[in-house]
Amino acid sequence: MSVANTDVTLDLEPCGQPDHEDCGLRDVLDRLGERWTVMAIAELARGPRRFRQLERALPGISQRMMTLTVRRLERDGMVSRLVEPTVPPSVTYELTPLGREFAEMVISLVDWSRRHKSQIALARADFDAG
Amino acid sequence: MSVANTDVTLDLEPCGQPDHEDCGLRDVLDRLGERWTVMAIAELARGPRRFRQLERALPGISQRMMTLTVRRLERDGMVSRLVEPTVPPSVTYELTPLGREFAEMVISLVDWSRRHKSQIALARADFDAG
DNA sequence: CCGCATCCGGGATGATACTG
DNA sequence: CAGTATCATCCCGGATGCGG
Repeated sequence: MSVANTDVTLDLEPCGQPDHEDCGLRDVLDRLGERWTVMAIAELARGPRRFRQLERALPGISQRMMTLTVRRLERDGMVSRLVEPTVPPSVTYELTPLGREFAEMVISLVDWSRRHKSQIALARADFDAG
Repeated sequence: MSVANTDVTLDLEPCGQPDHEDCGLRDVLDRLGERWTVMAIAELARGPRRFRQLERALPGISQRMMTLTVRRLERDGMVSRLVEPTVPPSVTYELTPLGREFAEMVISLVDWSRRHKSQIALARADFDAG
């Protein structure tokens, strides 16, 4: 099990098959690949947000992608959607308990990335030069 | 800009908004979106790996993507590449200290995803039904 | 064993217009 | 305000072949 020279070990074969990639893991990890999901979660972690509010927090996002992003998170049980039938309509999004768990780790990544982005940029410049 | 499809350089459009400090953030987060990066990091976290070894650990990956994945990680300073000029050649990849920091969080996410994938699958079925 | 190049399809994303 | 619908685009990544 602990074969690594680093102490961080992880058993990637939960299903017993050598095919550990296809245990439904990708379905979850793929969310991270979507352009706006991570930032949306980070924003929602700060509190409930209305549609427009979220949109403004993600500069550059289109209405279409805003809808798709929150919809997919809702589908995964990460976000709850509260509709108030006023005029004009008001829809509020909020992290579920599951979403908050996920958000914790996502935020760790975002914070770490923010702290190291210059170091990484430097490494890239180095690589491209050499 | 770059033409070769094996060119690791992926220059994204610079964020047009001066007040938005998360511009360079995407460059880091985008790694998570790449199909094999997360799993490759998880595997490398268990110890140094040779090219072929890594390839076998990621069922379904093509040689091309294996090369691109490790190259981009190397460019970011996450992975070091050691070439031994034997015949046939032997190339070993290993996480750098920076890469190990990143790996810790990535592994948390992978691990969490594995533990919650059925709950998420259930939420999806619910959503799709109702 | 390791890696680069070319061709190419599909899915994610963007732009735009329209609705309740 | 909070979406939907449609069309256009981009680029990741797969297949395949070659080279050191």
